[in-house]
Amino acid sequence: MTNTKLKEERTRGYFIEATKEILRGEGSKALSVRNIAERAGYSYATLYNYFKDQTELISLSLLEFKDECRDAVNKNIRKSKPGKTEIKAIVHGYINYFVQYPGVFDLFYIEKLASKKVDDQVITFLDTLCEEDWNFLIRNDAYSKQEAEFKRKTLNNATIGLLMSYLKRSTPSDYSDLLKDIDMTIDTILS
Amino acid sequence: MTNTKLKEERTRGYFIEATKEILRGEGSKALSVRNIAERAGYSYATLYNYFKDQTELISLSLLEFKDECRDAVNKNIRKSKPGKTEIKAIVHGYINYFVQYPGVFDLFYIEKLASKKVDDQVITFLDTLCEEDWNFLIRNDAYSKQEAEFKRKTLNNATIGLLMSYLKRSTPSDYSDLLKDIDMTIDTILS
DNA sequence: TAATATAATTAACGCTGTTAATTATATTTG
DNA sequence: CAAATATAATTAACAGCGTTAATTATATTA
Repeated sequence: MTNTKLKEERTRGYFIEATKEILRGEGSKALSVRNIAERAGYSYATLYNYFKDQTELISLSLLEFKDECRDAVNKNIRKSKPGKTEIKAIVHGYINYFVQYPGVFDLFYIEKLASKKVDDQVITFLDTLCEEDWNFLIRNDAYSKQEAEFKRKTLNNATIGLLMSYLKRSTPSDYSDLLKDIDMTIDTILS
Repeated sequence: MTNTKLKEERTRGYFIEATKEILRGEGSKALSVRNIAERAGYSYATLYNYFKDQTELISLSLLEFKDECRDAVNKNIRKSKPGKTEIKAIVHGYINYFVQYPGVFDLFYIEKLASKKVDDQVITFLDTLCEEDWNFLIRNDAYSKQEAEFKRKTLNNATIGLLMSYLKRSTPSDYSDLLKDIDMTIDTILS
């Protein structure tokens, strides 16, 4: 990489990092071009010399958040065994991540995104994290292939629905109740 | 009601109706104080002589949409018998309403609302519509009280999650696939 | 008809995203 | 090293947003 390109990449990094900080902290509601630029140490118009528009910056942040979320979840499940127990641990970690960063939840599931491709990746992300465990359960004849597919989709949607309910409508009102509800949901679906 | 109060109520009605029209049509993204006022036939500042701010207007619209949604669902289930079949019909009607008016879905589940009280009413609305059927199933020993409570919550969350996936992330991409998914969801949960 | 009360309006403020024109800083050339 | 060029960063501007205060138009009462 040439020296010029390196500097360019660094500057881009400052803007992306600033965007992520705001999204993690105050959330997407507080995000603005001027806000990002100030935190990155540049004028607001400079942003447009490095990015097409604000949505490009948001999309790039989203991709990095996906990795961070996966890492956070993986740290929690290092010790658990494949199968239902691990699915539970993954869902717990997933919920925990978004409770910590509600602004990232908005990004994942609510804000209008750039491409259909990113949409698909995001909406099935929790399910992707559980993939190995579902295959394990099928291999061990806990569920048929079709049964597993149904339960996967249902668990994915129910978890997102519950998270939305908790983050956007404060229902349930306590975190401990949220944990009870998610356990109840998993048990009901995995019956 | 005095003559003055009557006129005042009518004017308020024009603003509310204008708000609802925009939300039903272009959606909450296109909503603006100037947009509402123009459609109502007034200047934008006149709105503030009748409402505290834009969120009051949105909350009032939400309450009316709740009634409209209930009516739309009830029309679809006039003929069905209580129990699982009717729950299916109610969920179908519910989904159908929001597919028709995606902007109203945003209002119900995403936009920041005024009060916690409205939040609670909205987030359990689908579940409320199914209340009689769940009681019927408990009375007929299809489910225990606790079983029913778990399944109720799970169905509610899974339906909202699926709707969000469809409306905000275009997944599934076709309406027919959405119907297949919701049937699959109901069957999986009601097992 | 004149005075008063009420309704509706325009002007203004500080935000927002984005573009064009301008200034400051590096880099290359003579 | 100085001058010319290329690149980076900035300010100014536009049209939109929600909201408030001051002002004008309209209706009601004396």
